[in-house]
Amino acid sequence: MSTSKPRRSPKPQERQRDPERTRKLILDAAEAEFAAHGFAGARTGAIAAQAGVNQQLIWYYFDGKEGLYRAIAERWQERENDLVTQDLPMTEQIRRYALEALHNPNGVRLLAWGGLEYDGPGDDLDQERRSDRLSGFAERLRARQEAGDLPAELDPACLTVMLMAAAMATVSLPHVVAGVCGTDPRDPEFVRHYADQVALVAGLLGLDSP
Amino acid sequence: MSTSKPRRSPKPQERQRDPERTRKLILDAAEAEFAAHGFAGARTGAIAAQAGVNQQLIWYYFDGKEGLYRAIAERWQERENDLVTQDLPMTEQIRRYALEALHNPNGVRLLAWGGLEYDGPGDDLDQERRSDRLSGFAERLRARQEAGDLPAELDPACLTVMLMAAAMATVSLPHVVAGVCGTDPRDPEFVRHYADQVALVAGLLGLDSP
DNA sequence: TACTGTGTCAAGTAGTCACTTGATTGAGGA
DNA sequence: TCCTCAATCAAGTGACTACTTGACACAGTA
Repeated sequence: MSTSKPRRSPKPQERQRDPERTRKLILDAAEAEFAAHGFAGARTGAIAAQAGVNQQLIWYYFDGKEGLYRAIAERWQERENDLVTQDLPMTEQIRRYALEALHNPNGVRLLAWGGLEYDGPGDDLDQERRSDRLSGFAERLRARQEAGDLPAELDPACLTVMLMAAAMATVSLPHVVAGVCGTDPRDPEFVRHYADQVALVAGLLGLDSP
Repeated sequence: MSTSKPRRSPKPQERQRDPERTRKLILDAAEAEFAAHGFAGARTGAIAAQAGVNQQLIWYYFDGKEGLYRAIAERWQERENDLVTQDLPMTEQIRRYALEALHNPNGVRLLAWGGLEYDGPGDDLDQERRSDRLSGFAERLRARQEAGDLPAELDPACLTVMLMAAAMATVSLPHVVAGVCGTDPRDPEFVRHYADQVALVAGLLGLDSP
């Protein structure tokens, strides 16, 4: 017989083993998939295929779809954190937030999906941390208000929410942008224009005085 | 024989036939389901159960899940239309928009889902009609701008988008609202407060001069 | 009374999903 | 050289999904 030696078939698959690399491949693919379709719409098969790894590794490393979602939420948190805590003029901070549509659209979309999938307090894993970060912004608004730079009737917390929602609009309401502005909401030139406009509005409200 | 009359077994199922009523039952249930979970997350089984009718009727009346989605999108259009075309002061119009979070949260959520599920022009069935309606708002802004009531550097179309995004925030970013404002984003009292604040901001920008 | 078409239903069907099982590979230590 | 264990894979599995099939009930009409 020609099969004298069992000849452990040299199966060409199975990449060079590297847990860190594999984790990162999965995380990157998951971020794109969840950002594109939300939690319910995302497919673990698509994530594995995009990452070029076996589906099972999603369970091995992240304990399933939900664990994976939590993991990318944490990763985005860190980035958002850097963004908001930088010591910049407030109008500049808001412009940067609007420009995330260019630099990190996945993160912005994740935040928007989170809003629609949100189901009462306790449902949002990172709500506490987010409130910490953004309350900082609201605090700065309040200080400016007491200094007389901002109208006294304004509620700093509400204004924070409004500015944030407005800054995200090129990502969260692209269909409206396309209809009203008549441009491709992902066009970098338009996004920069829009970011300028958001900063301008913030300035008009009194956020950029010395 | 005792069975002289075939006595057409009175199967207790099968409601009184009423196509109009059935259509409406399905539409109402579908609106709630799509608003709650988006298109991908909505389940036709859940819609049928909620409407108390057989799943098959969704195909009979609306030609499937997608046709049903189109049908409710049209229904919401009409309402949004009424809302924007009313001849009211612009700040009041914006307040009303923000108050839709109370009166028609499903419609607002549908709009938000539409943004995230949007995939380039041509994908949004109602984009044309929406742009017609909202461009009217932008036009009024432009007129006000030419009258000198609004800063010249502002782009009316962008401002329209910003105000709309801000007005929707209690529905589209409830997790952020909860974190920053520390309140239940669905609390009617808070929503009214928030609507006042959005109108106030619009006023500060110059939208409410005579 | 018989016929016809519309509205309704129960019971499929094929496909997809998240997740599981069990085996295989390689690296490092005994 | 053999053993162990972490990393990887292929091939399921049962649950669920949108959609289909085929039959039946009722109302109107002839």
